[in-house]
Amino acid sequence: MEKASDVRLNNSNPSSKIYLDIVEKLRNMIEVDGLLPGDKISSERELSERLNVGRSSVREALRALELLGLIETRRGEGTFIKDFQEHRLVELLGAFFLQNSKIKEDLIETKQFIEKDCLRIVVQSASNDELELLLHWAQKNWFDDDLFFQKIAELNRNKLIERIWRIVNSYSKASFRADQTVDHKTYIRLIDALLERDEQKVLDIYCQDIRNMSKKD
Amino acid sequence: MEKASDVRLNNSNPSSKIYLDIVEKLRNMIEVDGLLPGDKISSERELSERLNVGRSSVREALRALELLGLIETRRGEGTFIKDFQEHRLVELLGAFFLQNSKIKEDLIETKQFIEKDCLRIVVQSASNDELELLLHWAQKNWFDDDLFFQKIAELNRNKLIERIWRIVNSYSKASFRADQTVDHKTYIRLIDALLERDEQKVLDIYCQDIRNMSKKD
DNA sequence: AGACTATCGTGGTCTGACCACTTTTTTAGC
DNA sequence: GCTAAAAAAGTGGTCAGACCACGATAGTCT
Repeated sequence: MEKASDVRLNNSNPSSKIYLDIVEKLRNMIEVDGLLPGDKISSERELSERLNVGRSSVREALRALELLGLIETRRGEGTFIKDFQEHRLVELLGAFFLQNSKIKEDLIETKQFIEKDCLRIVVQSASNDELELLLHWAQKNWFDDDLFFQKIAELNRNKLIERIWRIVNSYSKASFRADQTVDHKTYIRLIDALLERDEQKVLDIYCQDIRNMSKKD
Repeated sequence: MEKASDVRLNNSNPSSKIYLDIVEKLRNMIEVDGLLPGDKISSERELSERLNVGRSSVREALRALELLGLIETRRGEGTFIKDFQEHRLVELLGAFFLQNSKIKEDLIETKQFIEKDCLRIVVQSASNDELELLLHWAQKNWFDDDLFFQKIAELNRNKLIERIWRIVNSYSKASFRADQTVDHKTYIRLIDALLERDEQKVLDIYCQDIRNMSKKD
């Protein structure tokens, strides 16, 4: 039964799909070698040789990662690790699975929950200086709802939640343009409430005045 | 049989890659032909022929979409549209966005915020039957903290937040020691509070009795 | 030294050939 | 006629090799 020719890459997974193994292998390489955005990774032919797989299998893995926005390929130059800040995959996925209204609902709800969490963190741990800087910025600059909550998410010192917000937010933007305009004064009031460290007031303004939620939400 | 979507690729943009055109083309085909999850799409060889491209290019596009969780391939059978509810965006991004960051201390906090959000959703929208089922399960079966909150996350109707919890939780488990043991009675009290629809009581039990948070958190 | 050119390395694509597996069709036996 | 075994066809999985287009480099000519 066993074939002695199964030398392949240390295929511990019974995934039976080479390209998935290569994806995992690449992820490991990036992590182990500490590769950073901008760094060049091995060429397709070299990977093919080192992993004992066909070049087409390597390409399938690379193309998948490229579509995800995790790597970038430049003809004649090579393949590079990308800073996955502006993944184009958002529009892609959006175009595919956004007809589904249930997902839309989940997206909206999740975004709002994350935003409330960010507000709770900010109200508890942001410094007065940071908040007053935000206040001045809001008073002197133009901004929309998206930009405002981006600032909130950045103010939050939990970088993980900030990233989750960014992801959820980008998918929200890709799926619908529904951000009703809210008076800038309302956002100012929100910042005031943050400065007062009044969590309940902050959340009330967010839910009722900015997101127009029903009482239950 | 000619389909409305049977149009050849017009690769007018020389810089664009064939496989990206094919991804776009597939998206159109799915939309125009009204294909739903579970439906079978054309075989790789047929797509290759209809679009006048090599089969390897078709495969690069399909493999990318497969990694995104948008399609599913079964050897010997064909390629099928997958239920978009099961998109893997969170898993995929999660697997990568945690790699280089030193955000372990954010993990616990994020996990707790997500769990609190789940509890809020459950307390507001879970049915009495669901909660009593959970109560019976908790009274009759062994469980640990991890399993308990997995149940909570599943009870939550928002599948996106459930997925986020799973990711954060799996990374938490990989990074930290097991949770301190908490008396099962405490979890029962939590379920009771859920049944009473007392959100504040639920969160208090969670924060103080289960997570031993300081008042500020 | 500067500009030009040949070469090499890279990704991009196509083709054809197998393999493994599933489905369909054909055939053999009753 | 029916059923079950066998053969064929269809499909994804993989590989090897061949080009092409492009970028970088080294070497050459002026």
